[in-house]
Amino acid sequence: MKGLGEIEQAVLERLWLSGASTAENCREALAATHPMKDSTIRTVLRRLEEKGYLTHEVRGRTYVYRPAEARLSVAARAVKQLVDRFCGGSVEQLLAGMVENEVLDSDELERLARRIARRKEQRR
Amino acid sequence: MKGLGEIEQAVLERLWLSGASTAENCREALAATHPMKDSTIRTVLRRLEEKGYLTHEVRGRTYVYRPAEARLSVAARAVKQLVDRFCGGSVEQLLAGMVENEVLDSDELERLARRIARRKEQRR
DNA sequence: GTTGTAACGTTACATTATGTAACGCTAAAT
DNA sequence: ATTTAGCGTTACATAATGTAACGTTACAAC
Repeated sequence: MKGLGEIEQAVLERLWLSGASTAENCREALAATHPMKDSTIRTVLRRLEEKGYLTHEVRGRTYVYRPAEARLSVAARAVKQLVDRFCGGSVEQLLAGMVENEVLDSDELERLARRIARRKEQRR
Repeated sequence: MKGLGEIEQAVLERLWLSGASTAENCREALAATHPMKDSTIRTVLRRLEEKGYLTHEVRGRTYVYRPAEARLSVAARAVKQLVDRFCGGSVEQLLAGMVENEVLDSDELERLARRIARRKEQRR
């Protein structure tokens, strides 16, 4: 999936936070940083739905939007794309690059890896 | 930095592979998959340079382009953006998400982390 | 049942990014 | 003097994105 614009990004994030919102609800929440007319937020929501990021259910006569996919799931997919494009498909290269460029400390990485692995084991 | 188009991507990757190329050189290399006129590849190269992805040096009367930044460095920066936008700045969340969504196996992650850490130690 | 209004879609327009390329200029080679 | 390689300028088409005016429909209140 393609990249999102700034507003789209903001709306999606808002939905991830609140879990579900009506159009008007979104509009108010973003009014401080991104003032929009009623029809604007609607268009954005509809487009996000077309792109597969949102779903809506009808309640009464209003639409309630919610994320179609979890935040981390979208992130994971995006990273995969990065890995394929820039790292020849090798996650190791990416991680190494992150350490190299000081986005991540190598000790920290080890610690995280262990914690994640353990957490996974315990879940049985 | 923003996202790149398909052609831009291809050109940049080509440069990462060959290290350095003239415009004509690029054009020929990509001819199979992306046939372009002479002036097209030039425009793409110039734009990539404007965006900071490339540099050029003048040799004789021809420009030799080369990547301004290493492949993995760009990747690392991109991941950082992802982490900030989708994971509240937490790399751990991203990694966990990758495991959760089966982009990466947790055992594999641990192995990679160790290898990277070791490799770093040895380099002294 | 007429009027107001909340909630939605349709349509439209401006801006920007991207791909594509014709042209024209300049210096080197013939 | 003529050609040509190599480059920038300019231009145009398409798509994505932000923005919003309008029109429509159904319910609510009078």
